[in-house]
Amino acid sequence: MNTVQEESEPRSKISTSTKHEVLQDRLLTLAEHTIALKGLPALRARTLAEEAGCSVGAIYGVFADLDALILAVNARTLDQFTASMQRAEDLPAMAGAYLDYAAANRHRWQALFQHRMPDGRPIPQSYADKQALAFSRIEAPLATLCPALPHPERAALARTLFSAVHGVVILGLDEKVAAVKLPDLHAQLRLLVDALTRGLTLNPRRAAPA
Amino acid sequence: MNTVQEESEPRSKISTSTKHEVLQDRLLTLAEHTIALKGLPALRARTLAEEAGCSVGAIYGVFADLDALILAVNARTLDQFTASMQRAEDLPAMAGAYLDYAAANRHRWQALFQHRMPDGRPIPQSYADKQALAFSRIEAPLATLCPALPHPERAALARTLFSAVHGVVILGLDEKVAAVKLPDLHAQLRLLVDALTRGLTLNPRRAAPA
DNA sequence: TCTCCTGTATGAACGGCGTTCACAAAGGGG
DNA sequence: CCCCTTTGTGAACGCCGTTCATACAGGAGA
Repeated sequence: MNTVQEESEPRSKISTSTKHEVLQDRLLTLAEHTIALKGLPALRARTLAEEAGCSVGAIYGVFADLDALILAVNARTLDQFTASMQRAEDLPAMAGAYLDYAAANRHRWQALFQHRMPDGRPIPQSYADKQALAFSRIEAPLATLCPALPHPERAALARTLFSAVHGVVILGLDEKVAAVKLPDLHAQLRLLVDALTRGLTLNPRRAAPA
Repeated sequence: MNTVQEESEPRSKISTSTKHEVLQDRLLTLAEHTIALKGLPALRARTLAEEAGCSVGAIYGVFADLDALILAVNARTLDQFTASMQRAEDLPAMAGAYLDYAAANRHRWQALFQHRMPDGRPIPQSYADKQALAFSRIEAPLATLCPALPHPERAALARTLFSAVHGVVILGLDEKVAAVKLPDLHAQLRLLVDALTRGLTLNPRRAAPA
């Protein structure tokens, strides 16, 4: 059972620290793979240890518990997700990019929302920051849409638009509610964003008569 | 450990069937209570059996497994939810009613979306029917909004609007993403629905230049 | 080189979960 | 009154995440 195939720098004192990081990275990558392939519920401590060629206990020398590992995977997913939205600059493109990422990485993306903290433990700050970053990316196109809107209300509106698109994507991809074909979902998102754009351009503040 | 307090009709052959149904109803009600109070993850077979004053095995004489029980609770929730949306007739009122129900019955409502079928077992038809009924309620106000839209496209749009509102509610109530105050959520929903209404009234089919 | 000695890896063990099943109890029909 | 079917029981099973006494490895000092 030789677990470690190669050690880059066995000499010097940092080798222990390096072994630590090597195992950490390996566990992260394997967990990422499992979640991407079979979904978050398929992640098991024993299976992961066997895949990594280490003991179950070794996992807990690197991560506090499986939740910490899942959070680390989700953080990577958030990074990857934000990066894949980088190209989109207007709202329709962003909605399309959101859907495309979610559809292409269904399990990884679902894991972001499936996972709950045990008890009522708060999420780490770095994770919350990544989430806020994803939200804030929508504020830019909103600024050109409604230049008159002050910042806090624009941030709230950005979160609302994000949430609306999120709803269409999460229910559309969820086969429990109603699995919809990907092109149809794109069309529906387009419809939604276009209507919203038109409605917001007309008058950002209330205008409906009844 | 006398579990049954009273038996309405102990005589005649239907008494066994009645005992069956009495236990079934009691388990359902207790499970409902637990989910409403502590959330879906707090539902445990042993705890439920103790509360119901029966053995763990008795549960499996009434329900195939805990998933069947959860599905039964969720079906009741769907009924209750649809009933509470009955009064709302236009889109803003419906969105508000949706938010109000979800906020007032957070755990029950979250259970509708938290629960996943094990393996890839399909959901029962009756459950899918109840879901479709919830969707179809939005089609009526849509008909007055876009009378020109043919039926299949109107149904798709109804699902999209439902999903958009759902997204705002589920992310707004989720403290993991961003807990928002209830009045602010109502205001945001109002903003969203008003903008959508205006945008759809203008031109249901695409009109945006760029 | 031999000997500590310290810090880490190990995997059997623990408590808890959903689910099952050999067995006991009960209740109507001959 | 007895039998036989039908139902209820709870210890046991397998799997889960997590822990901890123990074995081990590997550098420092003699």
